[in-house]
Amino acid sequence: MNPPFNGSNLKNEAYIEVINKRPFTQVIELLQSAGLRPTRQRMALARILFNEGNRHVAAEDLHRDAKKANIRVSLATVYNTLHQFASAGLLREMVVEPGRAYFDTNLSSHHFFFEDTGNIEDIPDNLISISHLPKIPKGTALNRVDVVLRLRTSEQVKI
Amino acid sequence: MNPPFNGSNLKNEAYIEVINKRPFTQVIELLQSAGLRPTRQRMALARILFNEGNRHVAAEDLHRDAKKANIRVSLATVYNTLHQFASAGLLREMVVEPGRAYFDTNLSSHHFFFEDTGNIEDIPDNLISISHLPKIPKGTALNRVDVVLRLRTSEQVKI
DNA sequence: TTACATGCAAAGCATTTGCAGATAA
DNA sequence: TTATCTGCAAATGCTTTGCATGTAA
Repeated sequence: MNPPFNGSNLKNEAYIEVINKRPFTQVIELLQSAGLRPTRQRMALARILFNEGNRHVAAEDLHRDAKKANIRVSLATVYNTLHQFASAGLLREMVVEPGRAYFDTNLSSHHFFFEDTGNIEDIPDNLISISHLPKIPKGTALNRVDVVLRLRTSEQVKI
Repeated sequence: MNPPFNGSNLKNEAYIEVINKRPFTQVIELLQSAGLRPTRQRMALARILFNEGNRHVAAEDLHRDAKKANIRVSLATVYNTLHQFASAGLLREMVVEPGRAYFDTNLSSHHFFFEDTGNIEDIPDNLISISHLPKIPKGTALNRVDVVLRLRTSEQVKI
């Protein structure tokens, strides 16, 4: 199966360059199985997101990375794509700072948050365990548990 | 000790009305012990915040409540005040939704978040316990642990 | 061909800032 | 009196929207 874009179109050179790196069939399958049309932009963004380990990106970051890779996408499309990926379950939206949304390629929901730098780091699920949970209010179901360990550069040692 | 404002000033009627309800000396002491000058606006906002159990407010909410109580404060001052209270340790800033900051009068850091309504509810510290924590990265200290239990109206029962 | 995706610029919010005037100590 | 606080409006920064154009199926 060939990548579904017009390979002879000059405007597509950047996409060719990106998409010709393997694995690209996986990306197409990933999008298709999520019910998303594998457009050039989505494929390119998916490759940036999923091809090198876990990432935590704000829309701005991904947009910058795309530019760096010579991929022309508008910021609005990056936002749309991130939300589409998130509702398809490919990404998890996370909230650690007011005024900025991050998306995590790792679906685990536990994180270090470095307050000084704004950096985020995953905590593998097996490294954290909650032994007691409160009763879940009637009429609701637990969707997920987010744990954020907020860190400061040490000196002031607080609990 | 008298409330430190000009009681004969007509503009201050609303403040008088608010502040004359007890306890106001506590509010003054609270602010002073936090190193904050007990100005009329801060006293009025502190009373709204701390005089009736635990609250989770966005700046907009507090501003609205102040208006309802006939207190004239600008939204900018509400924002400033909330942040001042938070860095003084009187409030805790919390982030559950992108694009909006909440402040919690309860310093406990665990919450239910009702995804459908946006409501927030405290979880008493003793109802949740974390039995394993990962190693804290070198050069940093754990500032706090935030746990958010995200709830949906039940039907789709997920873990 | 047709429904869906994209790009751009404009609009929308929450939040912050700058500065002149007010106020607590 | 002086350092600090407040109010207003403008500025900022992130995110969403509307709509014409482009593209996948």
